[in-house]
Order: sequence, then C-alpha cells, then structure tokens
Amino acid sequence: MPGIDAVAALAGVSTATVSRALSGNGHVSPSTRVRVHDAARELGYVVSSPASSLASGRTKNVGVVVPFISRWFYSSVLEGAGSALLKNGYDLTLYGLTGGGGVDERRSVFEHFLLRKRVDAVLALTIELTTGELQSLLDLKKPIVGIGGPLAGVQTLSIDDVGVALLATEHLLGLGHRCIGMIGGESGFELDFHLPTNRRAGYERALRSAGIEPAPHLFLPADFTIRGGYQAATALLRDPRSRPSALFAASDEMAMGSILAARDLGLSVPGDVSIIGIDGHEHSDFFGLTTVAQFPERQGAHAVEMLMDQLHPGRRDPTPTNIPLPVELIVRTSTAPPSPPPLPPAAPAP
Amino acid sequence: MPGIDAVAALAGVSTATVSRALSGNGHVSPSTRVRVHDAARELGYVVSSPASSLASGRTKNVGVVVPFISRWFYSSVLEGAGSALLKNGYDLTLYGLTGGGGVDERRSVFEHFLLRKRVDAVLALTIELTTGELQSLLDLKKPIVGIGGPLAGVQTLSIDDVGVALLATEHLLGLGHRCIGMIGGESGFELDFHLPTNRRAGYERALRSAGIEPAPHLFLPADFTIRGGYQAATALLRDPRSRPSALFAASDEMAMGSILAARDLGLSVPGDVSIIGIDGHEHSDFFGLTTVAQFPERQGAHAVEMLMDQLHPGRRDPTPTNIPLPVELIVRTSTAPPSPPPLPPAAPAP
DNA sequence: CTGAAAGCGCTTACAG
DNA sequence: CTGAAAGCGCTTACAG
Repeated sequence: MPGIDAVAALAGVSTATVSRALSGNGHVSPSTRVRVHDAARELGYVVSSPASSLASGRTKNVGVVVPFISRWFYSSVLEGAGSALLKNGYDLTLYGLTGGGGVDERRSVFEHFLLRKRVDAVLALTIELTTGELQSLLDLKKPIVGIGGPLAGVQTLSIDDVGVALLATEHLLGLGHRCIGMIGGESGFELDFHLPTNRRAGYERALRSAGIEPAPHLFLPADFTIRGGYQAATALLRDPRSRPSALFAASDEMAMGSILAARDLGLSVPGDVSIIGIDGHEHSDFFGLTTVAQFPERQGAHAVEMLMDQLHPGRRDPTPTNIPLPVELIVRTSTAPPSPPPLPPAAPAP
Repeated sequence: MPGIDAVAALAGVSTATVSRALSGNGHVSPSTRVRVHDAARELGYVVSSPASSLASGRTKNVGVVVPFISRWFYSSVLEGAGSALLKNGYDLTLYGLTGGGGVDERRSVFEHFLLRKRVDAVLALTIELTTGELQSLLDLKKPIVGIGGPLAGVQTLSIDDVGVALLATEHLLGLGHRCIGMIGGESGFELDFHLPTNRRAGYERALRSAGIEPAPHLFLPADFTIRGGYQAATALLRDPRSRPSALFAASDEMAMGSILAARDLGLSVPGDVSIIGIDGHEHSDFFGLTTVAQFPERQGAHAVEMLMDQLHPGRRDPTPTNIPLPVELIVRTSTAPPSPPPLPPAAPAP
C-alpha cells in the first residue's frame, strides 16, 4: 500500500499537489492533474480514509439508522440508499436498532457510535426517536434526513399517507364498490404513529366524498404482517351478512394475507371481494395484487441526494424542503367491479 | 465535543494515560482508571475514530459485502452480524453489489472502497467472487470470513447442504412417501453453484438409501422465488398420473409457491401432497410449512465471532476452522403421511 | 498553479 | 504504573 509521498515522488510534485489533484479540492493544472492520476493508478494508490478524515474533518461516510433490517420496506430503502451513496463515493455504515441488545444497544448507538466522528451525515429510517435521541442527533451538527414519520427539526421525506389511502379507496369506489372495509394499523404502531391515522383518514375521506359514512365495524387494525392481515380479513369477511365487497389494506403484506384469507373462506378474489394494498411489495405482482406502489429504493436514493445537497452546497440547485414522493396505482387482478353490479340509481320506492 | 486533553486535564493525568485507561490497552492503576472514566463521562468524551484509527491502524469497523440486501436470507444475516458487531464495539459498513451501477459499481467496491483502510476485516455473504476480486480481498491482509459458498483461501461458514437435503427428504420418506419430487436450483445459480448441486445430491442419496431410484422427471429447477416455486410445482403436480405425493423444495420461498400452486390445482396440503422447504423463513410459520431451518441471524453472529477471534488473538479459545452450522427440522402442517397409505410390504404376485 | 509546513487527535514505543 | 514526544498519513491555510 503506497502512501501519498510515493505518488508525489513518481509524479514529481509535492504531496499537497497530489492531494489537490486527487480530491478535486483546489486548483491544479490539467497536465499536472493527469500526471498525478497516472502515478496514482500505476502505484495502486488509494487514500487512507482515517488520515484524510482526521485532516479534513470529512469522512465520506453516512450513518443509516434503521429499526429493522430484515423487512421489505427497510431493506429496500437500504438498497437504494447504499447504491446512491456508492455512486457518490460514500460508504454506508449501518446502525440497526433491532437486536437482542435492546435498550442498551440502542443507547450505545446514540451515545457512542454516532459520536465517534465517523459519519458526515445521518439518514434515519422511519423510526420514532425519543427526544434525547433526537437531541444527540441534532447535537452532531451534521446533516440529517429522515424517511417516514415527521421528526421535529429534521428534514424528512415521506409519502402523502392521506393521499395514498384516498387513491386506493377511490379506486375501489370507482369500480362501483360501496361497502369497503379497511385493515389499518394499530394506534400504538411502533414506528410512526401518524401513518395508521393518516391512512385511515384518507380512507374515510374518500368514502365521505362519495356520500358513504364509514362504518366502524368495517375497520380492523392489524400489525402490518401477512398473518395479521389474514386474521383481520378473516374476521371482516367471515359473516356473509356484513361482508364488504372490497377490502383496503394499509400494507401489501396485510393485503396478501387478506387474499389468502378470502381463499380459505371459499371466496374468490376479485369475484366475491376486491382487495387493494399499499406498498408495491416485491411479492405483490405474484399475488396479482392491485396496490399503490411507493418505491422504497427510490426513496432511499432520494434521501441520499438530499444529504449530498447539504454536504456539497452549490453542487446543484438545492432540493426544495418538501418533495412529494411519487406513488403509483398499479392495477392488477385483485380488484374488479363488485358482483352482482350495484343497481343503477332508481327512483325510491313509493 | 471535548478532546482527549480536556479529559486528561480534568483527571489530572497525561493524554497517554487517558488513552490507555479508555481503550484498555496497557496498564493503568485501578484508581486512575476510575478517575479517567469519570472525567470522560462528565465531559461526554467520545474518542475520535479517525484519529484513533490513524494512530493505531485499527478502525473498529467491519466491511460486509453482500450481493443483495433486500432478500430474506441476506437481510437476516445482516441483522445478526450487525447486532453482534455492535456488541463488540464495531461498526458495520455495508457494501451492496446490487445496484444499477453494475460492473463499475462492483469494481469500485473492490478497487477503491475496501482499500481505503476503513475496515479491520471483511465479511463476505454468499457471493461468487472473481479471482481478481478474491485477490484484492486477500491483498488486504485482513481477516476475512465468508458465509455460504466455499471461497478459496477464505475461512467460510456454511450449512451442510447435502445433509440438510438428506434430512428433509428423510422426513418425507419417514412419513411413508415413496414418490417425492424436488424443486431445486438452476445449475447456473448466480450465488453459489455448489448449493443446488449439493441439495440435489442429498435428496438423491436419501432416496437411494431407501431403495428408490430418483426419477429425472420429478426434479425441476427454479429460481428460489415464490413465483418460481409456484410454476415448478404447477408443472410437477398438474398431471394426476405422474403426480408425486410429496415435494421437497430447496428453499422456503419455493415451498410457499408450491403450497399456493397446490391449492390452485385443487389439491389439499398435506392431504394430497406434502411439501417441505429449507430455510426457516419468517413466513414459513404462517404457511404452516415444514422446513429445515438454518437460522441466518445466528450465522451472521457466528461469522462475527470468528472475525473477532482473529482480530483479538487470545481473547478466548480459537474457533475451530469448520464449525458445522446448526439446522433444525421444524415439522408443521404441510407434511403428513401419504393418503391412501402405502400398502404394507407384500409378497410379490406369483 | 504549486510547495513547505503546521496541524488534525489520537496511540504507543521508549524511558523512567 | 505513568509521561514526554514522535508519528500515524493526510489536508489546507499561507506564502509565493
């Protein structure tokens, strides 16, 4: 592993010039730049990150704090963020708050690991932070971007949960459904307590706009898993007398559980019941699930762009503070008009 | 952010002593140690990682190279590895080889990112490396541990694929099945070309030990996804005349796809067909899937322990080179004796 | 555009 | 057990 002096010697310049030529900070004549790059390549020189960081205060590394790693949404965001960081020459250091370590583990992340001067910025994925944790992040005086729930004092990125639920429900209404159930989130949802509320609000608003008063017995909370969706859907669909003709699940995993529940009840999807989810989960295609896709990989990449904008001011037009994240209704085979079709509006019986 | 001198001043010692007391390297009298720790806590001192790394050559960071992030097996291993690293005071820097960047991205990981002196060791997850890539890893002269496929010159950790398949197939044989199909991997499996071969070998060995010659038309390769399993199972189960009474899928996702395929064909599981998988996937419980679980989180934690042993010689008895990873047959409701039950051995017809 | 030199904040032989 | 001092390998004002 040659050092910077070897490169300087070979290129016939000072180490200062090598540093400037390779990093792009400071002016170097074109010809010198070429000589330095050639020398570096020839020697296989790669800058020592600790030395560079110590001298410059920059680490070229971003810390990503996640509540779970092995869940589709998080790992997809990670995938997108990691790839975007790599393109920008940044490493991604992962701080999972999952493990068996529990409270101690979590505290050590905020009180030790993130304070080691190892990251230039922090990306926080949908995670409910205590005020103390939030404060230690802010004390870092480093760019922070959050994905998901609002974080006081932090630039965040999130989909419009009300709008997404509105879109999903309106799709069902547009097909002619009038009796639409919803599988939502528990109110004490661990990750972001606004999400369940907002998605339910969108659902209810869509119904009311269509002149339908939401029926409380058609709403059931679950835990965002396949199993939870299965159980809730079973409860909602079991009784033929109260059975909705369509189900809106606040996540694709719950929607998939609903599809399986419907089948186990002997109901056909979408013949007897239409089902729509939210996510665009990797398995939604296989299940033929109609869904509102939210593209988590792009969210990760997007968050990285925002961080890069803060890390390199002037690099391009600054990102506006609140970018609405794109979502897309993907219609597959789990939704269809109700059957029998609703009666056309008729004059009320005398 | 106070520096080491502030701590030294408050504790009334030299910075050298502070360093020794806090890092545990070198002797410090008990009373001094306490004073230094108190001073550090009072000031909220956290060592600067770049400074420490530059001076010591140690980074307290491990690089993890993964082919995919958002797949159950990988994200689960990551989860386990990340948690174990945190407990040891190490960071986890993630190098995903997935992204759209393709070849360039992949090359930059091996030729740039891993050479920055930012990691003390490398963990490579089930990834088929080119000789060049492997060489750059070995050139780092740092501890490397691989999970999954064998990597020449690297200490690796993997389950006994032959044994696992043997176990799964023997479970079916033990229930009385004689006609057992297998959904395996394509021979050109991108991640580890030994895995499909070994699992098939275990399946065939189990059959032969039971006096059954494996029938080529009962083996179908697929791509380890739910969809792939669904398609393969549909093909294997469609024709009643050649239908096996049990299916062994080389992964749980394929087994889940098989369960769904069986249902769509009007077959009951396990009534008409028994299905077993390999993995212990988070969803296997929901599907009632009998499986051979391989505990990826523990694999990640285990790999970390091996790295720590190499990083801190003498910290405890060295790990033997080849630890068989534990697997466990978990019997759920997707497997049962065939019906109608096989006839008891009878004298051959005259 | 380029170089000499100070300095980033630690760790660790070396000496006592 | 402890301290003074060199040194880790860069970056960057400062001066030219």
